[in-house]
Amino acid sequence: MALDKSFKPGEVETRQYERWEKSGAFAAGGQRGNARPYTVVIPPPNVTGSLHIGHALNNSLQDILIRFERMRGRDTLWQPGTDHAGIATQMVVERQLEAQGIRREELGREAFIDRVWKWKAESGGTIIRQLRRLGASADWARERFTMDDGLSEAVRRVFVTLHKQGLIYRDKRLVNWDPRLHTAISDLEVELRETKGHLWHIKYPIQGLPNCHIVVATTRPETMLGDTAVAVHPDDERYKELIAKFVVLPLVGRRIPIVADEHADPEAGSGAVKITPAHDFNDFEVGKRHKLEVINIFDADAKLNENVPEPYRGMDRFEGRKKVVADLEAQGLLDKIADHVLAVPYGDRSGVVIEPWLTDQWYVDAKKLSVAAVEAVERGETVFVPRQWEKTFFEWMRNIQPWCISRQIWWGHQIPAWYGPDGQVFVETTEAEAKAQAKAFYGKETQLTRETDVLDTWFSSALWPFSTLGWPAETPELERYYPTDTLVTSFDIIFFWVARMMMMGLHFLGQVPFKHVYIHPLVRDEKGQKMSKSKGNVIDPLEFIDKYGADALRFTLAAMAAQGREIKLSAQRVEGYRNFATKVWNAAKFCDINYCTVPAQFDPASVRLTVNKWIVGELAKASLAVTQALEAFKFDQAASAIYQFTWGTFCDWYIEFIKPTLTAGEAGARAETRAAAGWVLGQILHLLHPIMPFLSEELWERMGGSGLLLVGRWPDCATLTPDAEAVAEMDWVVRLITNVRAVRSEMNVPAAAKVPMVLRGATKTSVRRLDVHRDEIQRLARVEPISQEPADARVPTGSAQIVHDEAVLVLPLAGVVDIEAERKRLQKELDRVSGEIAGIERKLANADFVARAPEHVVAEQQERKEAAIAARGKLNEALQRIAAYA
RNA sequence: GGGCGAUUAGCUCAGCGGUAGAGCAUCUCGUUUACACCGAGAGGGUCGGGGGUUCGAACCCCUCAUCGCCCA
Repeated sequence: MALDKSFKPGEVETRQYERWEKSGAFAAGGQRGNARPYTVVIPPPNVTGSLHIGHALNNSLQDILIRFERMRGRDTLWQPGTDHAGIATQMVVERQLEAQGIRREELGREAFIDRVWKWKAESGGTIIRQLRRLGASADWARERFTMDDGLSEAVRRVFVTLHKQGLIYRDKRLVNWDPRLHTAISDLEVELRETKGHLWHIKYPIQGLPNCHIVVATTRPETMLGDTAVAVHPDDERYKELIAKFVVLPLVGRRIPIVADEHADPEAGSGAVKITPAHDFNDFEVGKRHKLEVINIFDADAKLNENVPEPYRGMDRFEGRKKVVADLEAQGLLDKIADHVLAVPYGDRSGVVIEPWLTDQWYVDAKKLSVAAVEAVERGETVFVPRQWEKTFFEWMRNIQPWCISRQIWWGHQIPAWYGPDGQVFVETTEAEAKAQAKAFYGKETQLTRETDVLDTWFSSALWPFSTLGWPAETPELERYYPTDTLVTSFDIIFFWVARMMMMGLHFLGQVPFKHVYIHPLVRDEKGQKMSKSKGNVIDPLEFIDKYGADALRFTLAAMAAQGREIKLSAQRVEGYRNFATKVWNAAKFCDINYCTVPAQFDPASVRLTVNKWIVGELAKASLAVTQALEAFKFDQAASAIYQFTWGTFCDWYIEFIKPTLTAGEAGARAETRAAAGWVLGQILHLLHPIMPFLSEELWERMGGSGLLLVGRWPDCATLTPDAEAVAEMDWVVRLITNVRAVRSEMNVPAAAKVPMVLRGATKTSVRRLDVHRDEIQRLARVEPISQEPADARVPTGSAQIVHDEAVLVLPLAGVVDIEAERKRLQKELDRVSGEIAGIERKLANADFVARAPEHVVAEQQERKEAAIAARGKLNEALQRIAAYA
């Protein structure tokens, strides 16, 4: 079957993906029930989301690992699915309702939840469909959703268990409160924006010292209405005498103490800070240390409440700020206003300023759970790649705060807690059990009301590595695929995801959820900026796929996934790898035209021709490199190894070498070469498959490969030892051709012109090599005829001379060569070699070097020196011959 | 302020103790029957500055500078 002129990703992708899905090979288990499992759970994307470039990277890498291990014979499970994204999903549906003029409250909780499910059925999971465009070979039949029945049961079980163990509790603490969405949100959902604001310096009069005041600096003057102290640094000489005295809070009249606390930074502002424990996370801690009163001055809308003086009540916090500042100024208590840049917290969903607010919430005692997670990483049960991220992990785990898991929204797992009339709480997995407990507690049937809060989406995501496998049921899947092998994610998620999965996995299954955590870089735009919708620099991976093909995008992402860097993605780069795909396509087309199809049976060790021995050996090296790179999660090195071998060795040299044999060679040689070329191409397609699955599968099919490459056998080239003699021989040929080409180009010999070449003073080995490879050399170096002569023969006037190992290549170019130019060229070469010799001699003259450097390093220097000296001799001779012409 | 990281060819980045590399870009040449999404060749770097360890440093240590990110 003749190949088309070029690779058409669009058509091929659809067709090959269907073949794969139909084959059933994406599914775990099946015929590989006895093979060693290899498991990856997808970090579940948000159900409202669509594929962005970060997902494309994350999932390309997962797919590369899964395809690699599948080809190595493992029973692979790539567990796909999505999370329910509480707030995001609720907002999507609320907006839909809004368009119809309906508010969620009018609909009621149950009807609203029905609407969300309806939305999910119709438009949820876009991203899952888009992952198929990327070529993702996940086990789609096992797709899970965090709100599924089974996963919801897991959530209830975990919640109740942790509660009974005292690891989940209710507490009144400060949370990030979203005054628009009316819910607590996580740190992850808070976006700090650098904002130009002011630092207001306010005078607080000191009680008992008329005309004396202390100046405090604040970025949020309105919160002074809730101040319950002023703090100064204990070592700050300016304020030492004021410690333990009191100030009278302006506008309010409350008497509040001056306390000594290291939180006050003598360098910042005036060095004295107002303390508002109810509305600032640091102040809350200061308040605890000094047992200060906590006065909440805001309501759920962040409007000033009844705890502030009458004139301010009901005001929005920003109006309140204006009035407070104006009133202070009127009383002469405003010392000064300075410009100040500060980080203001915004809710990433609502876009409003987040208010630290004191509320009753449910918490997980993360501190206790973190201990086992830290130990597991210390023991190496879970290994981070690159390892440096373990520091980040430890750092966070050591400073872990109680995890607020309750959210005041409707969509999500409603907390399985029921309250009695007196506020007594009953936490059980079902309402019936809660009622039974209540009956036992009160001694009679009692009306209970259920907790209305739902759980943070991350709570259910934390269970994902085992809830998706059927836990709490003891399923065969759980037994077989847990712990999973690798979690692939990016560093911004370590805290929120990896840490929580680790804690929950260890607590409930006693084993880490994954053996490796591969942390990949963040994708940025070509200027290195973070991509965001507001900046308008978002790269749509689907556009890249449409334009260049999924394979080109995947190859680019793999090639750029070097450890410890950010990826700056540009279209130019993707285009380059699209060109690589075309190159592979054309190499296959060449093989096809020349009957180099994939042989049914082929023993690479049996080839006789040097060129074939050589390519088999080079392939063995390349496949070892690709394999080792993938085993070490070095995707860039794997991509580079296959690229270099395919383009730089197979296409640039091997194909060129075998052309004469294929068209006019002796029958035996031709047959062997056809088989070898077909076999090597087939192996290239195998090595390429994890990164470029579509192209490789298409070519495998067209080249007559048997079965699907998807489940093909990964090359086991560790068993092949490259033939050293063949390598040396072909290396000699390649260098010879390269040298001749360079000199021709430098001497401006027309590319098409054939020039004679004389191999002068060569050893028998070189002469034999020349005879064997005469055809290739003539064709590729465009030299003809080739002759040889002893070292003392006369060199014709006007020749270019090339030192090639022990021999000299003479190109008699009378009339073409500019003698002066050739003299300069040789002199330049001589200078280079002389410099090299001088350097090596310096080293070898150093007694310490000879005494202390490892023997092989010294020997290597010795060899290099000898080779360089020999070359210098030949260059000198060549120069003398040139001088003789003049 | 604390922590982490980066600084290597014009650009994007590998290399992380023993002869400085790749891709792209640039320049020159080229319709040799796989491929111009191509081929051949070339130019281009005192590896951010300074100090130290070492026989030997882009690589290890210290320090400074600049730029990121995270946490306060």
